[in-house]
Amino acid sequence: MTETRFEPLHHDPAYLRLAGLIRARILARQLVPGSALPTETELARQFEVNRSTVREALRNLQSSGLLERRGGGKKLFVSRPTVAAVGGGLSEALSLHGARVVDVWEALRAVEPAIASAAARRRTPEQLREISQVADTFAAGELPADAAVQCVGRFFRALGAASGNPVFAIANEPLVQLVQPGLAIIIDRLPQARRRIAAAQRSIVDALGRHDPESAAEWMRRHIEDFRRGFEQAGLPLETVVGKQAGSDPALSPWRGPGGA
Amino acid sequence: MTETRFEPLHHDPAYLRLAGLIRARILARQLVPGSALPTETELARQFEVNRSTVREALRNLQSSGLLERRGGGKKLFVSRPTVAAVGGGLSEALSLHGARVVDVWEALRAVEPAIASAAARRRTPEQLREISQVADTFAAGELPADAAVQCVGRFFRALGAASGNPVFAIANEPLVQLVQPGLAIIIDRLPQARRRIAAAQRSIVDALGRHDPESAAEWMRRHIEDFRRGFEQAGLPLETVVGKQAGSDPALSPWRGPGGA
DNA sequence: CCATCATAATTGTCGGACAATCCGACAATC
DNA sequence: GATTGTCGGATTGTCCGACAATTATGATGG
Repeated sequence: MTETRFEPLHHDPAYLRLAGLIRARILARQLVPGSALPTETELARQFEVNRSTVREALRNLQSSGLLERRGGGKKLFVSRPTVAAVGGGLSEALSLHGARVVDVWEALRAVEPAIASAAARRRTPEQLREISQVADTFAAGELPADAAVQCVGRFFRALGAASGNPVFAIANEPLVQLVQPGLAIIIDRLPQARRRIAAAQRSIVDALGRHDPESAAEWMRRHIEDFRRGFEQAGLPLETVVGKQAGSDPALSPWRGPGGA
Repeated sequence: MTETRFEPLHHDPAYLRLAGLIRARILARQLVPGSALPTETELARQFEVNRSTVREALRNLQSSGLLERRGGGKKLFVSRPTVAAVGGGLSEALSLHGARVVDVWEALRAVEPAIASAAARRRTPEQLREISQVADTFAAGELPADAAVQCVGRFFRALGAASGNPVFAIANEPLVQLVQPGLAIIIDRLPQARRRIAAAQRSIVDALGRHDPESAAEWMRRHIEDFRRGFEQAGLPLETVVGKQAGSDPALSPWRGPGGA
């Protein structure tokens, strides 16, 4: 009675298999980041496919960040995906999944104190100096709102790097990217926001300086809680979906309207 | 005297600009997930580029998970990146960045309790049943090591879904993926591991059932701590770099040796 | 040894081509 | 009426060949 189920047989097209092969080589460390890939023609010759097919495979790996072109050159180099690139992809995905400000905030609350704690334990003097300098730049205060937001982003990123944990550094990135638009609104609308942020950053930097994980985590916790209050006071509904929801940007190109003839 | 310096003015190649345009359309919700893309020929006509160029752009978006081909069909559909796909990319990136078991563990310790807490607050009865069922399957115990690890993965994933927070659900994924190989070793080498995991899962499920966030978080914390002990007792150095470090897999294809003729 | 320049190699883009196969419609069959 | 067989058009995957623009490479001269 139970009909035998067949799985739909799928042959991946050549460009996908090819991309898979090269990807496997990279992940297996047989192709190390920094080394240059053979030319397209050479790859086509070795794998016995057309250059067009090779190119489609390369585009695949390129957008995964596993290949990159260095400084206007022609050669493709094997590379590890940039934190910013991976984070960007994650941000897109989260935005499309309808992540709301409150969701991002909840994640921040879980992750950032842990990052601060780890950073307090493992930061190098150099990293401390970098973080401290970013905080000072922000505290100086004369930055336009836009730059101020960037500055806060740099603060968090520097903290992520100082945590000495690549997982934190990468997880950090999309959160920072996604919280920035909201932050811009806060800084724009709430006069006291800058002061409060500066104070929090100072406390965190102090804790880092003393190698005091608990204190760093605690201040960070308060800092994140403060964000929430900021959102509320700025009248930004926490249910807003993150990401740039462009309200019609008709200047780009074709597709006059949906379903145009 | 000071010759005016011109910046090098690098046009991005057409396939990148095209990919960017379409990507922007998707992120701006002008192309909604689920709708089909025009045919390659049509796109080529509208954007006034060659079909090959269109294809390279499509490959780019495809590997970002913004486009997908549905069930053996030919048409490309706009889609939101799968949690698994995004997580996979993240896992690759982390592996290439030299993330170690201890790094993943540290991240787990930060986020999983928060996920459990959120899940305890917001899980639906259905989600509870799903999680509970997975836990039961594991507790039944007769699974081979491989399947047992998969089962633990499903437990964490279900928890991430139940958290009602897409950010958690996605952040969860790479951690689960990366911890699984280590987990396999633990389950394989430590006889008591299965019992301890089953007990922890039961406690967590109970807390979820009672809508008790604190308890859920607390049990999860212990569960994660237990992982660490497991790693140590199983003799798996916490400094091991995560990811599959294939020890030479020379069966794949060309590239006889590094620097071949 | 280093700067300069001509030349070869490589990428980006184009045009066209063709087999495989997917899709929708229609006809035939039970 | 529902399933199955058939057919033509549309679309993708892959190939080939070509060419301009730019980059890498090697020769040349200081």
